[in-house]
Amino acid sequence: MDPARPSQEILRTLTDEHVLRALMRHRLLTRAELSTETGISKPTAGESVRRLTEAGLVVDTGRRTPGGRGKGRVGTYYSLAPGIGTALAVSIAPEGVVAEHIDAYGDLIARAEAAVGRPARPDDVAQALAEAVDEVCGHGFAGRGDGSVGSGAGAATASWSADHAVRPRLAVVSAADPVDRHSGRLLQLPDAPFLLGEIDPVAVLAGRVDGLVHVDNDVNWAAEAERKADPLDDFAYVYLDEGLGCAIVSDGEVRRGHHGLAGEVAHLITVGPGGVAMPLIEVFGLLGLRRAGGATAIDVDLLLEKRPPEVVSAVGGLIAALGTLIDPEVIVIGGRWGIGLVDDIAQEAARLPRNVQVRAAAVDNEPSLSGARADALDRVRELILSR
Amino acid sequence: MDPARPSQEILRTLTDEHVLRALMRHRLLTRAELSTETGISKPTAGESVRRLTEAGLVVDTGRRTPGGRGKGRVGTYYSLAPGIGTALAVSIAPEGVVAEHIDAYGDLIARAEAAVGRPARPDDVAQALAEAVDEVCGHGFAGRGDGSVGSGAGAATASWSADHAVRPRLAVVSAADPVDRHSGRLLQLPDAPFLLGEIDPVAVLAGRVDGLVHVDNDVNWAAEAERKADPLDDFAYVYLDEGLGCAIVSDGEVRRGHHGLAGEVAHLITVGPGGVAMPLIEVFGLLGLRRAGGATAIDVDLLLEKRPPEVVSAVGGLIAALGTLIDPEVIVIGGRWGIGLVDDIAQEAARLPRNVQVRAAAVDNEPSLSGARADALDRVRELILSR
DNA sequence: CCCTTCTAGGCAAGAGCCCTGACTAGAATG
DNA sequence: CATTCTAGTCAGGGCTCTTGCCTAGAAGGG
Repeated sequence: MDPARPSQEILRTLTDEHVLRALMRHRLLTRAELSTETGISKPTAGESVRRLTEAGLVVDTGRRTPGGRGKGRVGTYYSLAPGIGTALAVSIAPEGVVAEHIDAYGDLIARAEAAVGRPARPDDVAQALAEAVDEVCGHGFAGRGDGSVGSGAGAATASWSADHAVRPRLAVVSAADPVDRHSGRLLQLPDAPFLLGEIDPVAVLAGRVDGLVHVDNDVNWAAEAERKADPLDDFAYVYLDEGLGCAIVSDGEVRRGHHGLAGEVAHLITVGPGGVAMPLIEVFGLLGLRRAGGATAIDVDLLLEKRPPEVVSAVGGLIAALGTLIDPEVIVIGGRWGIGLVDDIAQEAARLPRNVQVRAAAVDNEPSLSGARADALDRVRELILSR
Repeated sequence: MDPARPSQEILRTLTDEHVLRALMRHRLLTRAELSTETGISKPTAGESVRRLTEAGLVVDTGRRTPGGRGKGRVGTYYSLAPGIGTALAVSIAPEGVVAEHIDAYGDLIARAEAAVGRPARPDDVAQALAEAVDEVCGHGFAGRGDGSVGSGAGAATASWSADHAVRPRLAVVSAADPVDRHSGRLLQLPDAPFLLGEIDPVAVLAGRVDGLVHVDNDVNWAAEAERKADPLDDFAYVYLDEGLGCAIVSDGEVRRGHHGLAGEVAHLITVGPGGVAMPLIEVFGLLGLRRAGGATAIDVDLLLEKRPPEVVSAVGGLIAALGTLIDPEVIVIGGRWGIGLVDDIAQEAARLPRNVQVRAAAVDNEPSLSGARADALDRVRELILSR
């Protein structure tokens, strides 16, 4: 039975959801405003507020002079209850760990960064992760808690400053390595650079978060962020940096594949030097562009200095494969050397039998973390609405 | 506002949907059975039946002795009204056109086939399409109309045999060429075999169908059929016949890409003879496996006779690309020479750095038409429920 | 042949949710 | 202090669903 059985409870739930959603958008509303905002009648909206207040999801804040509204009785303003739920957005990369703690409005409660030595050792990474998250949840530090923007919400958010720890209701983690879709663990793929090592973010965070921990590859989150900036339904995000990554968005959603390894393009067959068919990652080895030592990461500085045409045509093979298999509206290029070579790549793409548009990524400020943050916000809100 | 505003109408609509859905599943039900089947109380179910009967969506059939149920009062059986809506499923291939007319139960009302000469000329194809559809809609022929299976539904379906034409509420078309997602037109891609030519199924069917005409590539429909047989969420369906095709299923849906050309793999870069990188379709040209004449179709018989290893490794490149970009749970192989070489292909796939499972398609009886039919059924039902 | 038994369907009563319209509360304005 | 205007509540009514009981109507047993 797909849709739920009809019952009056459904209507009540729907009403409450509308009210909560309106409060998420506008932070502070009177019953009357709620009524016009949601299209629900005044008595019904009022009743819903009563229910939600009783359940502890909504609180009566101070009242407010109606400002420019002139005469009339003053309304009481309601907002989401302070303890209604927060979420964690975390980015794990070779450069370090960033953790952000956000509330149901998407406001930043706290942010912490923890550096990691190069090359990143898995244990160090896991420890940095734990530290950043602990700091951001108010352990050790008294939470600053005044990160909320917007005016008038003071009364509601003041109690965030309480100096005891807050447990987020979920965490969304971005990791700069392939992620197993089911376990959330980081995976070493054959021949691919393994930047962070075998760490298990779910295990680290399970004790620090009340609900689920969602882990995914950083490029997938970057694509999510890109989609917020430019809401295309079908595109590919090619990330060219120390590692090679690619996110695929079809019909408006990031598609992760069965194991979560969609877009792990290291050994896609492409055109190598001399027109020989070979896996993409081997091109960099052949051209001497991989970093020395055990790490198999690409040497970005060297690559940007030499700008070898062989690299561009190898990427052209990837673009062609994406064009034929995915049929994206555009292909977005990100990553340090990707952005550096984006014009050459676009030129190469224009020569393909099926023309594919190529452009640089629009989001350049912490794209992965932005995507994870947006997802974390969606998920807490969903969690709040669903009960 | 994502969910609808709460209102009593929602509940009533929900109830009616439940009742209709139950009747779609069981064809013949009494009010009492409807009540237990849907979980809705007897008076409410009865009221819904009254509404739906009045609206002409449900009819009172004869009654029936309760068979083995022994004593008790006899109930009156209800079913969907005969004229509630039908759908067309059509397959257009170089071998000919097949049209099927189905009702809301998924039963076949009529089926017609129309041959097309080889090579297929676009005008002939369009005419065959028109003829098959007209026949199946009861024009010219008096509809046989007795295709319905199941017992006891006689009274309800008898009026199908009326010999005047019935207009389907929608059509779903499978075409053996790339299809533009927005216009539904068949597209000639550079270097790819163009089997049917520039025909426009939407234009041909628009006057013969009351609602929308949905056109898609035959391989996508075959994948849909495969999914009904083995409901995997992530797989790829590689079709190797006169033309090369590929369908991509991610998160339980066929993904078509921006223009509808996802999986048109003719010029994916792969390993050609001598290890040279080249577009997939060129491999066949180089090996002399394309048919003579204007048509650039692959000569399947010749290929099956020679079974060149170069073809197998070229397909291996495709498998590798799918594995890396899509990350399917399995790759399903269909098409005449695909099935013929499936073991060789599986062996080749096992040698890839990321092991991908390969198997032959499970559905081998008109896979594209099956997929289109299933979709047509889903869509009429949706149409019926949504009002 | 009549009475019992059993099930389909309908009726009545009641509860819950939402709406409209009118009323009360309370503040600013002149 | 009277007016004006808006927030919030109250009363009434309509609709939908549910439970429980009753009637209709057929089969089976004495």
